[in-house]
Amino acid sequence: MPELPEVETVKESLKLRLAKKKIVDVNILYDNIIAYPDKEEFLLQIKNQTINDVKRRGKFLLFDLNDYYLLSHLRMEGKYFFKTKDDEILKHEHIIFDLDDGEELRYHDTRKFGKMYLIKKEDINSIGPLKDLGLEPWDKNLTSGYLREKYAKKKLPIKSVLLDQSIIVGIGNIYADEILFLCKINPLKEAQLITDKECELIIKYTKEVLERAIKKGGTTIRTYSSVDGVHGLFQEELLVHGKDKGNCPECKEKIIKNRVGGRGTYYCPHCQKG
DNA sequence: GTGACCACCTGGCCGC
DNA sequence: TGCGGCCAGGTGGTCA
Repeated sequence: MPELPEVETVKESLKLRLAKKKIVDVNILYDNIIAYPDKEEFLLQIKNQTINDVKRRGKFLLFDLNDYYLLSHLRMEGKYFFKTKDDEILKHEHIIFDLDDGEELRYHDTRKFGKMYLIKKEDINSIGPLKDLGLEPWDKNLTSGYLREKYAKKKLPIKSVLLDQSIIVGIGNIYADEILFLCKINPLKEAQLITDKECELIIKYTKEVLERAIKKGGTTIRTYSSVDGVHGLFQEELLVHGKDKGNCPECKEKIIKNRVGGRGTYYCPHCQKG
């Protein structure tokens, strides 16, 4: 499942192969992937736009076009592949970008959860999903004071609040479990009870975990792979997520699995008492 | 404003 | 073996 490190890996792969290529045409095989504007407007506006760069904001890929940003959220299982016109269109390939060099960039999404937005550059901070995003993990404004302010009055479990993209972007279910384990914070603890010291630990380990995951090419759980079909290696370093049949790497007590905010949550009840 | 719940989807897995 | 049901999970919408 793509979280920030996986999106970063995909971005780097796309960037190398897409720079300065022009989108000649787009074939939309499943309309619901296009979230904004409607299908007809999307097709009209994107034609003949050149891809100047590929960037990332939170878990969104940003294709920097001449007049627009094409935002792509991979959600659970979105992937991009480069193909040629002669390649058979697979069952789960839903959006096909025809490029001016004859290649095709195909968006593949088994569960059809992914979304795309085509937003005019001047509207990027007023229309679309980017306007509501919080700070990047490496933003200098991400301080314990910022988190304390955001967490104040929040009675939700800290695990749920870590997933809130309007506070810190890029943390998904896997990394939230890993971050909380390293911080020794119980995922069920109310966010408003998180101390300054714990906020500092959350910031420290969020950066550390995501940086390590980016270096490893992300985490491959079930079906995620990058543009080049490369599987992330960070799953080999996961400490608690998905380890409910194993023991805590520190105290050797059994890792337990719970549901927190509807999400499968793995933690060590012995180490994570705080 | 906040929080709980659901829909969106499909494939893998498990129990019967 | 085949079938039904549950689970995985990011996000947005709805409702209390």
